[in-house]
Amino acid sequence: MGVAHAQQDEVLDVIRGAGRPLSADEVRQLLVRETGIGLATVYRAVKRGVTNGQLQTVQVQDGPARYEPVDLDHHHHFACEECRSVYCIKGCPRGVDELAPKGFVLHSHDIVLHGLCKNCREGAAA
Amino acid sequence: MGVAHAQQDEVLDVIRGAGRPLSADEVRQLLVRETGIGLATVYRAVKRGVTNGQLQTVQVQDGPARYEPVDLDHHHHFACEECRSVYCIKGCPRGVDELAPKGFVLHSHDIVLHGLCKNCREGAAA
DNA sequence: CAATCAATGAGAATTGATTATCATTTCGCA
DNA sequence: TGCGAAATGATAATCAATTCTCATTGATTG
Repeated sequence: MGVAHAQQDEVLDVIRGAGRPLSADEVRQLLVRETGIGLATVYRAVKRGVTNGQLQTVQVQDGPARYEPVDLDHHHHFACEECRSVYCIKGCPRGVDELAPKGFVLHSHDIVLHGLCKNCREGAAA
Repeated sequence: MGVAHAQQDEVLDVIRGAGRPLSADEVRQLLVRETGIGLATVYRAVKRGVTNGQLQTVQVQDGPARYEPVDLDHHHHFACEECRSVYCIKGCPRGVDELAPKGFVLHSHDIVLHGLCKNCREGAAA
């Protein structure tokens, strides 16, 4: 079984284990200690993950793309304005899709909440 | 009455009149015929508009920032996957803000619908 | 062990969006 | 009418994200 070579698998594992979408750079930071992985390799790995149908991208406003596993239930995201982390949130309000204007074809919807995550709120404790 | 100088006003006017958020380049395209306006001037104008509290930015996934007047009712957006236009949509489902996880501080929320706008749906008519 | 080939890392290159620079033009107004 | 400040357009520069290049390394198989 491949060990050293399988940076690809390390990347998938860390994303699966994160419980929230990770950017390429976040992945690198989580792996660089043990593996010395380079950013280019992370980008190669997530691109393959998307191509292979294992990962999907999450775009929150500006900022880098984040990656999460595809096999999650329908959900949305919370973007912390302080630490820039993105979290998954469960649930979806009813009636979202009915907002689409007449004559438009709806393919999907995104909901993003903005604010402070628990850590940053506590840390900030003004 | 200022005529030649007031590119700033032209920019604000075209954004106010559009009924949907416009990117800097969209503004330029709408004005360049009559005024020969340059992209730099558009960026200067929208930046001033934001600073002066007349405009706000709308970020939809990737792509350039769009600008819309600040004095609109709370609303959300529809992003056409074909022509990349962004439209305003009225209404907001109840319960969105309740999705925020416990312990998180919620500041705002965005909803973006994705699909085909009326024009593109009709044009595509497969 | 040798040949081969995919995977890797470092950093250069690219891309799209935005901002800065600079010479020119226009305006406000004395 | 003439001057100084602000506006403008063209384009260079910047910036962040991502991709590409290329030399190297590790793995694999015979």
